[in-house]
Amino acid sequence: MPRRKQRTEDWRQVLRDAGLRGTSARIELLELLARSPRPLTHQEAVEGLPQVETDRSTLFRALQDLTSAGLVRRLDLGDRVWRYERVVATADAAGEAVPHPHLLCVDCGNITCLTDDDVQVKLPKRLGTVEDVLLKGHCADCKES
Amino acid sequence: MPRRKQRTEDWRQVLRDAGLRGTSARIELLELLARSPRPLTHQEAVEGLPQVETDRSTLFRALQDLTSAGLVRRLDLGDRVWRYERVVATADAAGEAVPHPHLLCVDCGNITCLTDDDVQVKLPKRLGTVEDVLLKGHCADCKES
DNA sequence: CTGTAGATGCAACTGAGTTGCAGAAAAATA
DNA sequence: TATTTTTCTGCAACTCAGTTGCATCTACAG
Repeated sequence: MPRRKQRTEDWRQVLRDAGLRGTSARIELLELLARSPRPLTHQEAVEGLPQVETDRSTLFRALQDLTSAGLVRRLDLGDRVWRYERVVATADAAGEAVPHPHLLCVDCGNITCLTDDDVQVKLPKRLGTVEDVLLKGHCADCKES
Repeated sequence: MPRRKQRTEDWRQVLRDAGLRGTSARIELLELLARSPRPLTHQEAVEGLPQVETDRSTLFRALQDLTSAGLVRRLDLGDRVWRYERVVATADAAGEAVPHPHLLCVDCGNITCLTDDDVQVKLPKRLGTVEDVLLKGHCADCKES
């Protein structure tokens, strides 16, 4: 575990590599998201960053910026609140984290990330083409109950 | 096709059977939803009922009431707006008795109702079970452009 | 060290949806 | 039909997530 200062510099570099300036709001936010085991809402991010005094709109914009820079992913899980999760760099050659299907558990609210191998969706072309898949149901932990 | 007056009385009866009073706002709303080939938002319902002068909140409440009475189904299609579609009691040919997959067009925002025959979703049981399917993509009208 | 593109704070705004309350209108009843 | 009871509606004010315009500030390239 690197020293605090060092971590900060690491995140700053991540931001800079993504073409964004390394401001404290973004650094703290990015670290919070990377630390979190689940996607966070804007509100949760505010609460998770008591040490950072930023305006609401700044944090909204930071989340937008991180999203369009590809550092985090924005999820709409059907409860009318955006959630953001750190995009974990995959072993993908291009280094791009590709969108994948999600399963939203209607019991516990957890999200299960799925692969295209897990879910096979077929839609006749005449009806349209599919970009993203959201399943609602019972996750592995809840399905037996 | 029954006369206008007759239709109104039919809908009034449907409402009464569901334990709701047959007010003009609800009758017109229910008929609009029954006529619509796709789920409607509150806003779309307002626009679809220019002849009905109701307060916004009344229509919101009417949609709530119809939903809790089981006459319509409320859908969250992930674009932060509730949509409502008529629930037909009998599994009629044209009716939409059971929940079914929907395709949300990311271009035009339109909703396409799908059947279980249109969409085949397979998810390994170890990952969970599926209750509802929401696809995001390009609808038939938008996909070529 | 400086100029500037980009980031921030502030305040005002949007848009969906909710709520409290008084008055109005269905339905029930007499 | 008239009266009472119950439910619904209109209004206005509110919440909550998110956005926007603009003046100011700052990270960082040169």
